[in-house]
Amino acid sequence: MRHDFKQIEQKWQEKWEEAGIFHASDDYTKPKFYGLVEFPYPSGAGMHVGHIKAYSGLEVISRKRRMEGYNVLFPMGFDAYGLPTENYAIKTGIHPRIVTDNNIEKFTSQLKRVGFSFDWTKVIDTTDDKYYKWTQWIFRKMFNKGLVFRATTLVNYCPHCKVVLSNEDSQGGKCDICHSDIIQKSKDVWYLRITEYADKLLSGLEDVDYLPNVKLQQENWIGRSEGAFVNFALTNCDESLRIYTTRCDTMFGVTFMVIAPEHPVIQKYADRIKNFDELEAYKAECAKKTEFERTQLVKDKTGVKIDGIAAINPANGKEIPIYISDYVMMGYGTGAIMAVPAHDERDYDFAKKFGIDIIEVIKGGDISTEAYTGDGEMVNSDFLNGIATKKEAIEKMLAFLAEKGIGEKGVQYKMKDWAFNRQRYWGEPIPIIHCEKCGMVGVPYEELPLRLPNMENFAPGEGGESPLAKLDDWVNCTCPECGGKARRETDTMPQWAGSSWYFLRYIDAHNDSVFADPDKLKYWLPVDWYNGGMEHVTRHMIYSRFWHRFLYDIGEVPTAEPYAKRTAQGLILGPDGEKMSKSKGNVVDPNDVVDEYGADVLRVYILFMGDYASAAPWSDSSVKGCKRFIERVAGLADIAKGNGVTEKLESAFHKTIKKVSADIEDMKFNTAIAAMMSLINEIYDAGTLTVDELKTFITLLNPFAPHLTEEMWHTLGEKTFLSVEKWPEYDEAKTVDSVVEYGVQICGKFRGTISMPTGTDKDTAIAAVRADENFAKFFEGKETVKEIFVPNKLINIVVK
RNA sequence: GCGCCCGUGGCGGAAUUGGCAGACGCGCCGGAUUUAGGUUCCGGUGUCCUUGACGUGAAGGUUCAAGUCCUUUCGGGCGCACCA
Repeated sequence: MRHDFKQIEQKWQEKWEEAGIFHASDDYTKPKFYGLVEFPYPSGAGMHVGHIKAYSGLEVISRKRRMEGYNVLFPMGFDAYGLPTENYAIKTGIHPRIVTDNNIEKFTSQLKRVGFSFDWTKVIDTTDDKYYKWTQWIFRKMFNKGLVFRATTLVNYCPHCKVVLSNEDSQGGKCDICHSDIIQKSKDVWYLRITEYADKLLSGLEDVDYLPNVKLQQENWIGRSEGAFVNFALTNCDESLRIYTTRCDTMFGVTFMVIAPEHPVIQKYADRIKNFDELEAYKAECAKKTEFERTQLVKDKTGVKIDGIAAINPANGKEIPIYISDYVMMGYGTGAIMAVPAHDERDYDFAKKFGIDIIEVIKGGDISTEAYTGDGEMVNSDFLNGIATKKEAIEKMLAFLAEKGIGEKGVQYKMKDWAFNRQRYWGEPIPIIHCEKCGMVGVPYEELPLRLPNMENFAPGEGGESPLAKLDDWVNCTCPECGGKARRETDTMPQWAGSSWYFLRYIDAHNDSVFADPDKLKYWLPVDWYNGGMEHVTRHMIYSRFWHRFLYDIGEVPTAEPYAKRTAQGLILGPDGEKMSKSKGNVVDPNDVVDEYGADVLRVYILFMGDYASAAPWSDSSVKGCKRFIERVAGLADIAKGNGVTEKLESAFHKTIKKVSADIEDMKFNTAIAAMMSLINEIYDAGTLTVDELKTFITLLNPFAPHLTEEMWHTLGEKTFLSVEKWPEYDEAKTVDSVVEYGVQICGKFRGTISMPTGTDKDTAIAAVRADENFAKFFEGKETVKEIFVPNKLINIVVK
């Protein structure tokens, strides 16, 4: 049979769509499988082969699940709000709505050409007002629950151009446009109180099946640490200075304190500080640095000693100086630390530079050369002296602090609240109204969606404000509470909003009265298997788990966690081994591959090229190997006339079914395909094949190469769709060979093999080796020390 | 800096998790078919002074047995909050 892929691929894609065989059904009596892949951002460049790889894994699994009798939901959609589209629109003058529609159309046609079994009746677009109505609705629910707030934060600002700049546009502390010094300016922005969910997001990880490194990255991101809050009394003030520490056991080694330059205590006691101007100058200097620089320049510590206020070490009552330094961040803990130079590297560097005392309180290092951060016996620590474990010392100190009423256990998270806004056009309008009398008021639910108004000029404002601010008609409104004059919020939501709940909408994509029907949610949730890139493990995954958990807490979804299982695919690198990018010109367009080789070859190659989870470079010549394989499969039709089933081939079939079935579940698609290649080699060697065996073979291959196998199925006279036929079963007994080859080792060295029936016992096997003349020379005149026998694998005889 | 992952032929990668390293594919070499190129088919292909020895970034260690476990070391990659 000739493989005319151009004709058959399109034909079957149309027939599948016409018959709707990949549509999820509403039959809730069937077991369900919800497979989810990360929906793409429809950029103008179109898809590259990396997208195809990202979807191919669950594509194969979803197809296998259908063949196993599951009701499968495998949807696709578009995450279409965001900057690239907007910037392209500004550049070309084409409205982002039109750009988005064109890109979605392009992506859709590319996806369809590859033959993915998505349920196209459930496609979603985050920029569709029927969709973002519910994005805004969830935001409103959060606002009601107090999870939305506004706060002031520091941004890069150019005082000359009067514009807020991104980190990229303010490198080296200079404005990219006018080259004047950038300062850090306070700006009012929206936040979602995700930190309130830190513990739930952490504990939720215990109940899900994520890849270990996915879990770990999320744990690190949340960054829970257990420690203590301690209040240090200040001289000359009636207030104390609160710090957070994880090492209260080293309290006797505290010889100074450090606070962030922005710490409010400086302003508060300005009149008692003798060098206030000096402190202010230092603070201004720090403000020029970006957050990035502050965390990177760890080597050279800077700071200024506060003159006029000191602190008292509560452990020993000694007076200690307070410094301001930018190595302490206002955003973590309390913005103030107790410094233990002997046992903390940063404090050590600072103490050395400023000539501050370094007191050893844990034995084990040499504090004259460096800080010692290991464990050891406590010294110079009064009631802690002699204690050898950190845990015990911490407990004793906590008890001491509790007794004095100046400290207690505490928990801190690295995760901060989620800055939730953009001063940009192409995003969901934030449904909040500012009323002079009532303050911030949510747009009423019945007025949602709050539609993004159409604009001719949607470039961002000069002062960094949203372009929506220019629309007076839209901005000016009445307050829903008091009916008075009010103004609409003009910020839009960030890129991550729409993708934080999209997996819920797929379940009931066209519902106008609720975001999804509760019965449907109950049946389909949780997502059984979510596959995507490692780059989304922290942001998107954390954000969407947070939204979902919130919806669970208010009774809107039936499960605490959205995703039962999470895996990740590796990148496809360019043929040069570099990450694919337009600028390097090494991007492979799936359309080109489909044109030349067909979708089946593209699919098989992408899954065969290497370990699914690892990065692998594209190779044009390796694609040809998969083309040969597909053509050899087509050629099977010509030899599948024999009726002589050989026992060896039968066994090979059962082994292959077993391996392919197991490998697909482990996402080891490369070895699954390799097993089918081996089988086809055996078939060609045998030169014979029954029609039933051919049917089994093409059924196994169908999830990988659905078009050719569907065509062959029908050529064999079948009228059904192979794509929803029954997945092959294997007979375990027939996967076991009757005779196995044992490896024979003498003294741990391989000396040959010996064939014996499967299941031979140790004594028989060892006797057989001893009787074999090939091994006799190794035993001559030697004494046996040990005999090792691994059933059906090897025999090792140690002699001396 | 902190955290995590990975180093196997000329190349992509296998190795039932401690049991015959290099499956499968690419590339290459030889042969057949072809007017020729391409295609297809058959055979070969880790290294070496080829009875045999050596080989999984390097060096040690544990073990009857190490790519796999432990220690040290070198090299590469990824993540670390308002760019998709």
